Amino acid sequence: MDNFDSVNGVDGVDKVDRVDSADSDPRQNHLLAALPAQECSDWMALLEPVDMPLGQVLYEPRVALEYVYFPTTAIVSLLYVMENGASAEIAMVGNEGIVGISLFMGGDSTPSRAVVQSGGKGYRLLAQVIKDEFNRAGPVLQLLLRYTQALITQMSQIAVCNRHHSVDQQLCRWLLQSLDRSQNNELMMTQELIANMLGVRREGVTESAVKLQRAGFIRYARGHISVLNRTGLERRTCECYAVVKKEYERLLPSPIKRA
Amino acid sequence: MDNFDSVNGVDGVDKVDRVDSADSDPRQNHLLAALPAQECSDWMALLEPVDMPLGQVLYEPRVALEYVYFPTTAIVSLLYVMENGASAEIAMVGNEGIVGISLFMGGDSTPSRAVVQSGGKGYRLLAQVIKDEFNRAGPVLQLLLRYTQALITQMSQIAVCNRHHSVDQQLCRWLLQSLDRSQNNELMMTQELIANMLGVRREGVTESAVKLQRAGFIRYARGHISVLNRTGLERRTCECYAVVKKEYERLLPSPIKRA
DNA sequence: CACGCTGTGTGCGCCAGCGCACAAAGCAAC
DNA sequence: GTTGCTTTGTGCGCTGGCGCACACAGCGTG
Repeated sequence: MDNFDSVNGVDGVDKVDRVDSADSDPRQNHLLAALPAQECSDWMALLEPVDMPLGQVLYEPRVALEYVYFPTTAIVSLLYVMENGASAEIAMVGNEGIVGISLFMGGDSTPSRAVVQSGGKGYRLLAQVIKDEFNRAGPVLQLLLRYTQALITQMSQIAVCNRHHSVDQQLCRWLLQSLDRSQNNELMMTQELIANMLGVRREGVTESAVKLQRAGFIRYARGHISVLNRTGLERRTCECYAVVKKEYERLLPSPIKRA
Repeated sequence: MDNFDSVNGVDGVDKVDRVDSADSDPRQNHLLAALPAQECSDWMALLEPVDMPLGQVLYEPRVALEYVYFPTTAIVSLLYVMENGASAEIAMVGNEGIVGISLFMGGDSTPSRAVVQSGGKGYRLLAQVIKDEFNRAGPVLQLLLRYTQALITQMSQIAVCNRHHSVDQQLCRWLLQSLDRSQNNELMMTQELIANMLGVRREGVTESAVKLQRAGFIRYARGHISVLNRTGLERRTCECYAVVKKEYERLLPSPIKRA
């Protein structure tokens, strides 16, 4: 943790003592530094300097955040921990950013976890202050932002899935996600195309598809796929599918209620 | 559970032919359907129904968008195409969403590409209309949103990297990204921890680390890593590192120029 | 109807990364 | 110094996915 003392490395002018004695400068965080003058001074009073020791958990999956964090010398990992305990980093946040974007994106929580990966210092701000930013936006933007948070979950989960799950599982996930966006149980889609999407070999998709067809879950021919047993696919896919789906349902106004 | 869609719900009432003959209903897109009444009617006049045939490219990497798209029956893939031509899907968008979020996130473009994966219909809206939404937001939220778009790029690229790149390359990327967020050339970090972040075996990290040490790029011992040759790491990592870095620089106010 | 193109099936050698097991090398604490 | 724990090094067999090569099956077109 000699990260702390090295704070002087940032400006190289200061004495170590000053940094330790006085509070470190919030402007070491680039977002805070970039704040327009007025909000800047509004927030400065509310910012609370905090120690962020290695391993500290800033937020847990699906738990509403109490604070947002602006790291200065600390580094935070957003990571997704799977049911079996395996994990994968979704993103890394240091003094260039903020931890807790779900607050101003309108979701309040995420399926991932934030852990301090490298101990250091930072500032935190009560959740409500940031939520106010979201609330100041118009209803249209709010809707779009909630959608964007759902999209972020989808991207994150694809990252996890790419790391840990088999082509078999990913094919099922992909079919289900396509099906959710389709009007019927038919997909016009060649295996070559699917392979490009998944980023795997066409032959790999063929092998998995053969299994699914033999199991009676799908039937296909020359670019046309019929899903016969959706539940079968759901049982065979990884957790990623459900995680994303739930998050879409949570964040977006009940799928159509329209008159 | 069935599709996000509504079309089931809609079909229950409507005739299929009507959808074909008359213009399809913009409200088949859930975001459009969820718009608050006023904006809804504002936009309706501006929405332009479009065919979205299989393979159509809605936007190219790093090119500013002209329209946002609201698919109704079409399905769009956001995908990243690597230098060597290999690709990976970053996210899928159907009638639950919108294609072109970078417009209201403030970035205007992304490093990825949007391609119609399943032909169908949708609506499009001139970029400016959506950009206005972004502009209506306060400067603080605008800053946060631009940051969020950078974060999205990071997440996307991790997904790509997880799919296509070796542990060697990923370790280099991870070290560089950590270094960028660190105050000096030292990282307090065990190989076990790094393995958890990357989602790989600890032994795999050891093997890669040994190579890097032998090459003289890093030196380490018991949870302490010194980077001796940054350029070496940069040469050995994959394109992902640079893509993300450039995007952060593009989207966020000049990284630390502060006094 | 033969031709050609696109899409699917299959086999084979190869290798990166996995899981496991164990050894050795710091560091800490008594 | 001895003991104990954490961190790093290394070997080994296994397997999923890759790259390549080729066979075959629909379907469209001339």
